[in-house]
Amino acid sequence: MNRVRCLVFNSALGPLDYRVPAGITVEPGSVVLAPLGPRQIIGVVWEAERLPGTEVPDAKLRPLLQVLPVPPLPAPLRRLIEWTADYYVAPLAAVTRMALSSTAALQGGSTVTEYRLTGKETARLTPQRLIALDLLHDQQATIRELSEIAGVSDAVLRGMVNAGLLEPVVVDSDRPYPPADPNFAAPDLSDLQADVAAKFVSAVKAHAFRPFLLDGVTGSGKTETYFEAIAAALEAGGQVLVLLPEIALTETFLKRFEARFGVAPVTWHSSLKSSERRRAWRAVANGTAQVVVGARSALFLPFAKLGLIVVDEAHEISFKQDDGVRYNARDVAVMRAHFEKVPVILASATPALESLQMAEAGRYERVVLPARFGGATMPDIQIVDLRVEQPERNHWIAPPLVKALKDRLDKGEQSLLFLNRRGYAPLTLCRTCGYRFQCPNCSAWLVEHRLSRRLACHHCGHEVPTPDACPECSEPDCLVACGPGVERIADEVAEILPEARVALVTSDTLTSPAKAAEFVEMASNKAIDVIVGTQLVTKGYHFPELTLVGVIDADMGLEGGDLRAAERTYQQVAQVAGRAGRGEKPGEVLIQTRHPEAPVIEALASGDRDAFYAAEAEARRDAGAPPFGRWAAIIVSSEDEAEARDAARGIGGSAPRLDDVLILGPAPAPLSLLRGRYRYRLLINARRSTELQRVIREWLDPLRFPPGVRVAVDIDPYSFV
DNA sequence: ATTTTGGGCACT
DNA sequence: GTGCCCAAAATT
Repeated sequence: MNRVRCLVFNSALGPLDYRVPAGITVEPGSVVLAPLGPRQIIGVVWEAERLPGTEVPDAKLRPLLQVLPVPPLPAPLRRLIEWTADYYVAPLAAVTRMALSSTAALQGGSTVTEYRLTGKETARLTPQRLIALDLLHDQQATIRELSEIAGVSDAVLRGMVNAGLLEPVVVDSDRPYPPADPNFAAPDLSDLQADVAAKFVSAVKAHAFRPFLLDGVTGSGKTETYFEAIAAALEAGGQVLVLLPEIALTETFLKRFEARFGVAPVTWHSSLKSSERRRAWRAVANGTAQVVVGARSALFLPFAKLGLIVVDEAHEISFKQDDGVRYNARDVAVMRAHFEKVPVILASATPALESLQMAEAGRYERVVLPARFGGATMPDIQIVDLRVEQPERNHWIAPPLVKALKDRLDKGEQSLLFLNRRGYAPLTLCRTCGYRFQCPNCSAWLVEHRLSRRLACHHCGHEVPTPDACPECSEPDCLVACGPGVERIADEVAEILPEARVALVTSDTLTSPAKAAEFVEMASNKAIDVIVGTQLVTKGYHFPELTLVGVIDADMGLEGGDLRAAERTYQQVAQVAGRAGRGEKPGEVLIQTRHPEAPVIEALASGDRDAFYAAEAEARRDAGAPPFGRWAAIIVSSEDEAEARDAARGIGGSAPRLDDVLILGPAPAPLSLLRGRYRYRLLINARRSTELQRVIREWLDPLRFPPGVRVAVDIDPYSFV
């Protein structure tokens, strides 16, 4: 009998065997519909092993129902899925689900009926029909679109269909994407850029696994060099995947891409509509989507003939997914390149220590772009000691920064103030009774958003209108805002510089690509004097008249005990500093801090990147932290506090005793209540040589938990929250 | 995950 | 014996 093994979309189930009925042919990777009990379930034919002794007799097998009309998942993608599940201790089914990320695509395409002129003009030609005949030459579109083009009503066109002047054509409703032209606009590269680009191009032509770390300061022209690699991949007929850390960044990227290749790339991110998602997914699978720009979820798309992967801003922590399958897209991208046998370029001005370490170990090839493109110089960096230069009460901009802002405004130059905190104030309390607004679902304060007049939780989305009176003591007008957010800084700028035009740039204000484009337009046209922004403004934008960058609070990221805190502060400040002086005028950066003596601040002040990385490497080595040691977390959560605690204690109680593995906890997780779930955490620290995943799997596999308890493993955790 | 099953228990 | 609830087992 013809039997086949399938991964079914159910994380609790292992691979199941099915009979392949006559009339159906499958191969590894085929996406199938299979019966499961009284239900139907989607599965993928897989060359999976079964535990010995669990073989199922032929008689028990049920037949597959159908093969879904999509190409089989290619072998390199299947190997990637297996690797990801194995490395991140995640169920195979959950990872496979990420590859089949468009349910609509699995049903196959839908069709639309388009119409075109038949060429016959036998029927009566009314004036309206003559207009249509004239304007619709070589057009093929739906009635609605044709009526738009010709400027006649759809009734006229339907009449023409009946009269035999127009004929229907059934086409796939997922239109093909217009082809990119690798030679659309020849780049103007510096000698340095050309050398780097040549390396990439030869790697692409060789079609072999070759990981690059493209290490270049902001403004050194990294994008132009990897665009040449993309061009080479296109010429070789291969597809390209470009990963960007945030969708908010894509707008500028799309423009640059279009200028170089003549068309926009295909985009992939979580907020695509289901029809857009289907169109993109199918085009990726059939090879017609040439270049896909996407967020981390694009990593598992079923490329038919991948030729190159680029991870831009590869150091960004948003490449780490922190729910569901907890993977790091930067690392998985390298593995995908490995399985696909293609080059991968990790581009960053401030690489992660892990990436630099890989380069030092010879695993990645480091290519450096040291100079700023077009001769722009690096900005002058100054430290503002907040203990000496104190801002006024309830203000956060210290005198030197105030002076610098005034100076730029007088000169007609732009300034940027960076504070990585959305909203007006991170905490609101009652001055009468001391009541603090807290999220009911999370252990976090509610952040006041004055623009939307709401108090919001940044973890779960809980929102309430800002009340007038204290909910505890009913005292009116007693609520005070504590601490700054970008909205408050923008108010402060308006107070210091009443005549300045201030733009607030956060994910709350740039809610759509159109708004992002509008902001870029205004800033480029000097319609903005001061930009106040979060994370969002630290990269991607290039404003020649921007000559001053102020970092409101460089210490913010250092609190909280995250092992990568110093590195992240360094990266954020270096990235935002890189916005200054990208034109002909030199830039100046003022960094406000209460800890000027902290190594990371000193490194920023001196611009000595190597010294910072060396010190950071030393600190990590001492702490047994990556890349020298390994960490993992086990997060136990439940809506019931006691249930979560008991389950976590159960895990702690059955912890293996190994010489080189240190197990901490369980303890309440830093956000001990998140989205209505109580969370406990165990941390595991081990030497790099330890088979950490095997230890964890053997530890957790025999354990059983009550239904409401979730146990998640986080390998190489980023957020220690 | 979802559905089926079966055991324990109250009620008749 | 029947109905009901809940836990455990099975799903190929």
